[in-house]
Amino acid sequence: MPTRVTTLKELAASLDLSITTVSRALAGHEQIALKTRERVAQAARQAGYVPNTAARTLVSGRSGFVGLVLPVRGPNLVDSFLGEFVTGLGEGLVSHGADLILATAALGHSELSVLRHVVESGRADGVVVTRIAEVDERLAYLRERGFPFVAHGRLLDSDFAYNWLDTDGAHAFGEAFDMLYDLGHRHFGLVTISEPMTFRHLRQDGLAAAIGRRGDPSVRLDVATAPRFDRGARIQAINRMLQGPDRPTAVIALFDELALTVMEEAARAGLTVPRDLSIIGFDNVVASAYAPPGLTTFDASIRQCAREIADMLLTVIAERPAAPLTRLIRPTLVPRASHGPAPQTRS
Amino acid sequence: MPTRVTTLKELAASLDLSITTVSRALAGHEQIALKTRERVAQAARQAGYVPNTAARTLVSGRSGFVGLVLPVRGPNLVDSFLGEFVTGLGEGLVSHGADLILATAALGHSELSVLRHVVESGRADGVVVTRIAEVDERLAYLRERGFPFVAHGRLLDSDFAYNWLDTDGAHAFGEAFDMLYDLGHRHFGLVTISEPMTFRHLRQDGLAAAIGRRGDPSVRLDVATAPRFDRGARIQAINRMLQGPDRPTAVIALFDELALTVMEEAARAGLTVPRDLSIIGFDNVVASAYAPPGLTTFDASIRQCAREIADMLLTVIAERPAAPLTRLIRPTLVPRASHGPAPQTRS
DNA sequence: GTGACGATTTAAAACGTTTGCAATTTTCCG
DNA sequence: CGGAAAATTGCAAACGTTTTAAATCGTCAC
Repeated sequence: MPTRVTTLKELAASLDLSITTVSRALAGHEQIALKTRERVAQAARQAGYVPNTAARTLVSGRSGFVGLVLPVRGPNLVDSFLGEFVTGLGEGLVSHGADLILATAALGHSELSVLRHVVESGRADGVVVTRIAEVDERLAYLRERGFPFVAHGRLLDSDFAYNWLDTDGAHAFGEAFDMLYDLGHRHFGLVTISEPMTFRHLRQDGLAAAIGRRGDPSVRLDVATAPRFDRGARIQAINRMLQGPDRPTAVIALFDELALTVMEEAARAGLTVPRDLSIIGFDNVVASAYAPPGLTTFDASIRQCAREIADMLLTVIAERPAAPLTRLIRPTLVPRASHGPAPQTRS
Repeated sequence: MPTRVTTLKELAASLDLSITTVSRALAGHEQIALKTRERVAQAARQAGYVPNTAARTLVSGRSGFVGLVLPVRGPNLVDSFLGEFVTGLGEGLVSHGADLILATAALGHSELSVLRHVVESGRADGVVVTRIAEVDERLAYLRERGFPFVAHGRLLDSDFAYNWLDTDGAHAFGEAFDMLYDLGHRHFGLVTISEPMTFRHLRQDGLAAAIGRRGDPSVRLDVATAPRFDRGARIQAINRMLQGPDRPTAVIALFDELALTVMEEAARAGLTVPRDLSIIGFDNVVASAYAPPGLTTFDASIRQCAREIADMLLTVIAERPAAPLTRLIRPTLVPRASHGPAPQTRS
């Protein structure tokens, strides 16, 4: 291995050039003679010179980093969301030479305070914000500060313009309804959460809109709601819905984790899926393929979305476009074996 | 929101103090009058002052970052390893005020080159290295450079001393064998991969050692090997092993992903688990709980391990201990329904 | 009132890079 | 060969912080 050269000064000395010239040569400035540029590039390569990030950041104001504040999560994460998301971000960033900073919110510190720290310490040129809440103080802060960001998810408040990418949950839920309706289902169940997340509303509204479009008064919709992380309450709510002869013949869950619980509880209640009950989820987590009989769901291709978010953010950082960048991704149906024709009416 | 003060100079001016004094006051130096320290702290807080990371890094040589080079992964990640790992790292780092840098290797760039870049650009004070290969150039590089790191996994070559944390796969595989042996199994199958990863050897050796300890010549072991990411070859190898009347009655898989494939293929071949075939995995991925009848496996508690790795690394960075830090974590058996007594002999 | 000592505070250098502007060298033309 | 223009290179400041060494202030004993 060649001797390491750590600074521009050393490299310049070894080439008998000024620091300025070497810096410019490496940056590829036209004003430096081509011959010199090549000589410098060659020397830098074989000396293993790597510019110091801190110094570069300090003077240029650009860190080459994109920040992500880790969403605070419960003890058991049952999905690979985070892994796929950071993988996708990484893939999107690397082609532009950027890297990712992951900041964690300590117990007792709000996510916002961590975000503020990341932004104001100059660690990052832009940030990605996930899991948008109905009233999201992070977005308000970022907008006020004029700091580049892209959100994964939308606000309901549409006159707050900003850059976002979202999966079209409303469309997916409409699609799910239409498919089930065409299979003869008329009595539906929706399993949802009580937290004020925007995607909840968007998906529910999509479902409601699809129901409305049919204009069929015989369609019924029961709703079961439970807090996101309270498994006990969730199971209770689901059982209440599944109980009795007048239960839905098809259940749509806000996301797979809920759908999988429905499948478990249905099995426990002696119901056969999909003969007695159709179930459709959203997210396409890995377990949904393994849980019998295989959960029909929608794939949101997190990794691909994350890659696009990275691209969008880099564009925002570089070009500061006047109009916000927005992108709505249509999730694709993954038909497996948890849905089927409505059972014969019991009347 | 109060007006933002961005630099120490501004803060100093507003307090009518020198930059030096303010810097020292914020750092809590004893030599600054207590009254002044309090006054400065108060002003900094309400002005929302956040020190610039780049400037601090440049002069102090410490970035407050820990680096992780994202392992290059196939298109379909079926586990939540990465998510749990970065979550754990984040949790471990945040209590010491450190953050995580995720660097991705671009197509065509080796993981080593990315690592070198992270190290030599001064972005990070230390790095975490995962998925140790039998001959791992990353470890050789880091050692030669004397750069702080902790590896998640061991080398086989024991006279290469360094800091590591590993899950005791050898012990787990011994435990699995003992349990199955006591259930009457004598004919075993091992499903493994062909890549030169150290954990493969450690687990296989643990199994072999446990077999040796029994000293029972009637014990047989078949081995099926396939490349890590070649699903077709894997299925072929597994079917070859499961085929014919003289097949193993118990299969131990190197990790859950393989075990889940064994379960699928067993079902396809008309075998009932665990009546006809016992299966044990390793990792406790989420899907293993959902795949019928429930995979017996070992939980390596990735998140907890990652947290400890973070702690170790911060210790290494701060104290540069002479002797390497090492830590062997014993995975816990998660007994589910994929193992049982050996079937009656077919002879 | 003076000198000295401890308690506080400050000036200035340094970290490694980028960049505006000036200096130097080369090239070209008459 | 002289001079101006063009091409190339270099000087020095700046980014915001930490830190060494030195300056200032107040206090106290004599």
